[in-house]
Amino acid sequence: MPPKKRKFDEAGSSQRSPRKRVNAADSSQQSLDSFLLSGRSAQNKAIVKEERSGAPREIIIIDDNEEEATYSHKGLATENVDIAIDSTITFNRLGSHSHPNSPVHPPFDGFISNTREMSAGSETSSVLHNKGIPIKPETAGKSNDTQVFGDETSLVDEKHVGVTSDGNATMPLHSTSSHSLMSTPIASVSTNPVDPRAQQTIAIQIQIPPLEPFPNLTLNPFLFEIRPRSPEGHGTSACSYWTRGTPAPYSLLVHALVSLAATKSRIAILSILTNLLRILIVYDSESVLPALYLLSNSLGAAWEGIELGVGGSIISKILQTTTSITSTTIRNLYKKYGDPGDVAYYAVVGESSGALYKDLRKIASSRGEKSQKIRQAITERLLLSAVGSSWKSGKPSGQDSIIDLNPHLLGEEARYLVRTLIQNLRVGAVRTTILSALARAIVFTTSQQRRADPTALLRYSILASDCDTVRKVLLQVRKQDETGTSGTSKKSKQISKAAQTPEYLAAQERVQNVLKRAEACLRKTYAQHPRYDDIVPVLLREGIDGIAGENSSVGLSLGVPVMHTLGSPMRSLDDVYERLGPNASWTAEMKYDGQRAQVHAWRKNGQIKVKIFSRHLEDMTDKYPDIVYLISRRFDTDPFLDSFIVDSEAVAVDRFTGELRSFQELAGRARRDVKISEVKVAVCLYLFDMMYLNGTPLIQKPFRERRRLLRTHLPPSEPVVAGHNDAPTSSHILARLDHVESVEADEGREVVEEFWEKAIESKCEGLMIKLLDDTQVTLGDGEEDIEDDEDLETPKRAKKNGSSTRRKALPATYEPDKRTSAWLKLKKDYVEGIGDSLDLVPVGAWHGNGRKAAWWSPILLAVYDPAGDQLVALCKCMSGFTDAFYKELNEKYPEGTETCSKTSLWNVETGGYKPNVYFKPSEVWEIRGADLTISPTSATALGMIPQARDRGLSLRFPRFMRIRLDKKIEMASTPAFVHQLWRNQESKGQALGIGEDELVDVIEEESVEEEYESSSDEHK
DNA sequence: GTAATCTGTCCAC
DNA sequence: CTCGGACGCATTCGG
DNA sequence: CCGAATGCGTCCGAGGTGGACAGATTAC
Repeated sequence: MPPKKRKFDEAGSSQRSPRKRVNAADSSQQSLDSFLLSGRSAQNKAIVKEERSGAPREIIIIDDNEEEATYSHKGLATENVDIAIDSTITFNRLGSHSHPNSPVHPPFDGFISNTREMSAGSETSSVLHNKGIPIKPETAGKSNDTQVFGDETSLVDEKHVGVTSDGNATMPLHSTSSHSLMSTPIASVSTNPVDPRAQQTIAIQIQIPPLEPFPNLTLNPFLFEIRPRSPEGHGTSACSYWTRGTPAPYSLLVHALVSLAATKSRIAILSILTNLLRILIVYDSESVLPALYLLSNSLGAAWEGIELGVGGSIISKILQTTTSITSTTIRNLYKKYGDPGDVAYYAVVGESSGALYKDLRKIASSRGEKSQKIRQAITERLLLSAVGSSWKSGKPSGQDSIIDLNPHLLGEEARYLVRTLIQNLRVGAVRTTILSALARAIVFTTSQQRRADPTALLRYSILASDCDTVRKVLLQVRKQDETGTSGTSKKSKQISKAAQTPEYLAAQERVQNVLKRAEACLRKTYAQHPRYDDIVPVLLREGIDGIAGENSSVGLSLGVPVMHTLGSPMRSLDDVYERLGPNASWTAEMKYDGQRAQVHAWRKNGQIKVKIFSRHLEDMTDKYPDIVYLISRRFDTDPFLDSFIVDSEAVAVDRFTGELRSFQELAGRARRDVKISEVKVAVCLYLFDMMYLNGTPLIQKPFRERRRLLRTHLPPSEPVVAGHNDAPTSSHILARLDHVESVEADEGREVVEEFWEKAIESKCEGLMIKLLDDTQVTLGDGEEDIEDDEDLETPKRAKKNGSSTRRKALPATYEPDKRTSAWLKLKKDYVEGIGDSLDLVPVGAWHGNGRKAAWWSPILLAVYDPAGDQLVALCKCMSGFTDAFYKELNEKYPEGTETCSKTSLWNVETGGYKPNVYFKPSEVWEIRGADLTISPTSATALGMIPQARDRGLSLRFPRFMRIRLDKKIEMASTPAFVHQLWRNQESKGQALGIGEDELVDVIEEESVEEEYESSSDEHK
């Protein structure tokens, strides 16, 4: 082939490297990567060492056909070198990265790429091949682009000829220590001897840091570079295990999860997620949504009711059938690690996360007969692929796996697949963190777009100049960290101080401001419309700006539940007064013990639609046909009522007297496909807030206004009575609508105190205290609400110190998903010093899970029954123990000693509890709980409950308070005592509810049924 | 084959 | 629902 | 004066109580 313009000998004769093309993106000041070029002949031997700032990351080698060959690497300088087309390229050095779990040292961490016209089997490829550079077998067959033998799994540009790690290939090139790379030739290129013009050889020496097989996601996002996709779809690599144009591999996600699990730092976690999402946004935006779901332990919005139906038990079964592992081994592993995912930590897989997501949805959608078998089959297949088919034969290697296994993630895919299946990823990131990361990722990527298009004016965008300023300092800091002799905090402080130029500080503040505002904006949006499916497309299309404006398509909407406002717990009424100050106007509402119900109702095409959502945003509409009926009846009465969203508590009430009933009774209601005629437990819906009315969102309005609208538009209903049941002669209540009972702070403290007493004496949990108007609170509190509609130009308030008692604005708006001081909850079980504290004896325990894997948790607790002189188990307890206490327990009750036995050696009746180990009863603990419950498990007070002789009593929300050193086990609480407490509890609250005389007459059965059907048909 | 019971999962607090 | 732990930030304390 | 200590808010994940439901299994 005739040489073209750029010839090798030009390069060779030149003292310096031949012509170079500087990458256009090369403008920022980066670390001074250097590389060396040297020729072998006398002339050309001169090593050309070049140091340039802002070096891009690849060397482009131009061959005689003027095709480009690229050596690409992180932190590598770019240079163009003319070489002959069939030059022999020899690699002299291997990367040395090794994953702690990998037996394989990735042999080479860069790659020589060749030209567009190169195809499999071409000369160069064979030359390289002959040199023993590993080639993945599937590549040649599968590759249908110009890639010669680029690693199938590499995410490099198609043009690149990948020479990446492959654990199974024999490498002729040995791995060397990675840290003295400066003068180690990485490759030498010898020209075709046939071509007289190319009788020279060059050696290319490049300084490279060890390359990770996956990108280091922990990097500060400002230093984590993702180059945008070029117009033709070419781009640069994000990780070496991802073929361009294919969906993001599951292994990338797993890599992120592994990175997450390796740290506890919130900052690092946020960075990892941010960088992962940035990669996906740029390279495979379709994977963003599945990734978000996979990261958040869910497959869809809560109210869509997508359930996997796969739990630890099925996993365990599959692990047994799929592997040669025995059930005892599994049990032991589980005992040891306390995590089913860790149990599955044996093998390796790579699979597209998008594909995985689809399989999971498939599992979730399987219903009916044998569905468990189907679920099991799919799960098994997934796990098998996550494990490699060779697993069965005992080989941990994934060599013959149907799926490309990733040697760097040995076992991790299986681990996280299992954790995904049981929906407990436990990597230190759930919803809020993911949202923050998503917001940041969007900002970073849209900023990139902005760079490309300076005319675009985006509010949620980082200025390119600010970005550069920040990055520059970060690089400086990093460099000093690397070169620094001591890694003390002192040093880093000095560095940061040195970096604190006014320009930097200003840029940093602007940047942080944008990020914080973007986070706040997304979180706010999500709180009002918690559905990734709706949010993500907008974000990808328009960035944060797309969800910021008033006209955003993802705001408060009928049919999509709003996240709830949360209340801060208070320990006493005094605390409440102290917190809110003397001047604030607030109301105290009765906190009923029922189930939160967010009701959406609206007219549509002449029909009335009603949706009821639970606290966790599950769709509970089917559970409350009576409420649905009640609501639609309200629409009939009020023709001007068009739509609303209200917040309320559904409480079980006596169907005849209207008295409040226990939570346990409410829980006894049927849940699925409930017919209105079959409702057994009557409910009253206690309304307390209104977020939306007749097309207008109200959440920005103060509570006083919202409450007024609620009261005027949804007055308490007359009790609805249905006569179509098997009711006796008189009518009985079916459902009722009311407002929560409340008093105002204005009425004076005495009234409030009295109300509080009433709450204590009732079946209610306590009080909710809510601000009525926007106000100010005096508190030395640094919190700063970042409003998304804050003016962009407005810089953040300068830091002020001094006045520790600063006044903080406290809005009385409805703040979804926020725990503010605007809502305070005062729970009686915490305030009361009385009764519900029990003295119990620890008599057994289970092996803890997760972070408590090394400890006993939970602990089985018992009462002392003097009648039979034995201990009777009451409940388990896991709350209230400190880590130190767990450690003490380990010492006090070591397994297999005379204080802790696998079999029951002592006189203990455990009822339905089957602890892993039994403790020798020897101490008394004070345990607190909220209520006593009738229990199918506990044997305490068995036979003493009139309505359920076969049941015992147990404790709701048990928590450990302290050890009672002063008590012997015979002095522990007795079954009789527990029984008495229960009776006291049951007799409470007889006065609340409505009286018999308030009952109204019967409604025709037909009309009830009919209206119910019509109103609920559409939302199944 | 139907009914009763068991088991696992999910959901409420 | 419960709780404690861990982190990160801001402020105060103490040598 | 600067580093250490302390306080506070936030986030996370350990796991408690009971009950319904659906499918699988067993009893008759």
